[in-house]
Amino acid sequence: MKPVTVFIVDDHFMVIEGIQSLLQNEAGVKVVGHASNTASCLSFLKQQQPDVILMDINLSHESGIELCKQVKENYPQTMVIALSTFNQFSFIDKMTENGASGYLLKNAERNEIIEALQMVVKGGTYMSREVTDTLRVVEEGKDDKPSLTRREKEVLELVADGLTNQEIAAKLFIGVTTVDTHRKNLLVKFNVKNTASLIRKAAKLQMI
Amino acid sequence: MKPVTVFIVDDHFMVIEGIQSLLQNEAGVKVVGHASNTASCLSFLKQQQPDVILMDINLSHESGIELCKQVKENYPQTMVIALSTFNQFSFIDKMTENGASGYLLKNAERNEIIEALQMVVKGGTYMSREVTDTLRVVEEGKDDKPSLTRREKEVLELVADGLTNQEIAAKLFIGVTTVDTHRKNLLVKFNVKNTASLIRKAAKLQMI
DNA sequence: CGGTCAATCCCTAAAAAACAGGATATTTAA
DNA sequence: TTAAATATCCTGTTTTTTAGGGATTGACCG
Repeated sequence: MKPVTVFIVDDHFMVIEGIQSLLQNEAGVKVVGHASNTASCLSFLKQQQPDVILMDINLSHESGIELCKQVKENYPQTMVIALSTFNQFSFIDKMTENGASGYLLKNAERNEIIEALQMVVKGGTYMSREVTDTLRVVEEGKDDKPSLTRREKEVLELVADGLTNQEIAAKLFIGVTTVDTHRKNLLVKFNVKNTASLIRKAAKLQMI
Repeated sequence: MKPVTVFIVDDHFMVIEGIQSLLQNEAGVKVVGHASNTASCLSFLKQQQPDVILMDINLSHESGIELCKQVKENYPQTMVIALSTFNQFSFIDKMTENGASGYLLKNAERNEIIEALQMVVKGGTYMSREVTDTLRVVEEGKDDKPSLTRREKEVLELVADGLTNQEIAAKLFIGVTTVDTHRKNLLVKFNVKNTASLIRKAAKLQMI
């Protein structure tokens, strides 16, 4: 039986090393390479298509979600398992929407990784137990990065810079009322009632 | 020469495995154990004191900062190197304030880890190159922390919470105009012209 | 003692933002 | 090809903040 070929994408070298170390003595699994960014991952895939990619969700400043989408579009036969830490549950559905077949936490132990790999190569999906548990809690909970539109991001940034609506409108070549609308929408999306809490929350979520 | 003994604290099993794997063939270094939470780390230290602890900053829901403090209080001869990902620069000063001797990013490669270990056992401090780079940017970007009075701090906190002046006044049992004055003074001290930039700046300076 | 600082309060206005309730293209995704 | 999301603009009203000005009290310091 051919071993399952695995490719790792993570911007933390220690994690790559850890996974490789965990899998190196596993007969049915072979790590065929790794990458720390989008470009080098896509470049590798042009040469060779592994059975499974273990893919970190946030690659420094790139998006694992976007990468996942691209990979599945071009190489649908390659399965993707998302890797993440505890505080990124918000992205689970986005990854699955974009074709991920599983979700593993970085504190997963060896058996769990093997199990996940076997599951997805058979065409199934694997969700880390703790993920599904916590998912429920988070759903009810709060602090999720709201997804903003391009314009909303721009406006948020300028508001944080201390510009008034008039100034923002001038800078973006739009009407003051439009800026006002975007701000209203920002307040709704962040579930806050004024600028102060908006900026605080945005800062906490590292969106400005 | 005795090898440097190293203990690892991280809630991500993959990272622990990665570090162990990276260090296992290094003659001068010996990993003597690992923990994934505060309690088991402290428990280990009662039995044995390693030369260095590689300690993740955020342990699920516990605080690496707090753990660092405790460790240094009880075992000052043990050096602590903080481990973190990119987006946690805000904690650097908190770790160093609490006695950490170094700061490593999780994407550090083998050489960097070794270098950091050697540095701190000699009594020095090690800061990841990328960390110091970013620190500099942050340093430049701040016209230093304005010193606030007790009241101003309270008002700032409540403003950041999204309360209006009326609400703040009620909460602090003072007049609305007093709150207003404090806010005026905050704007002056932070050298900003409105709430948005005030909160952004305060957040950047870790004051809220 | 005199001086500074912190904290408290007051006034008047103007500017800005928040709230409410729309409308209309355009672009995107199902 | 619809339906949804996005971006744009409108008319109001109400609330809040900002920008000047000034005043009083107590505490601490040299």
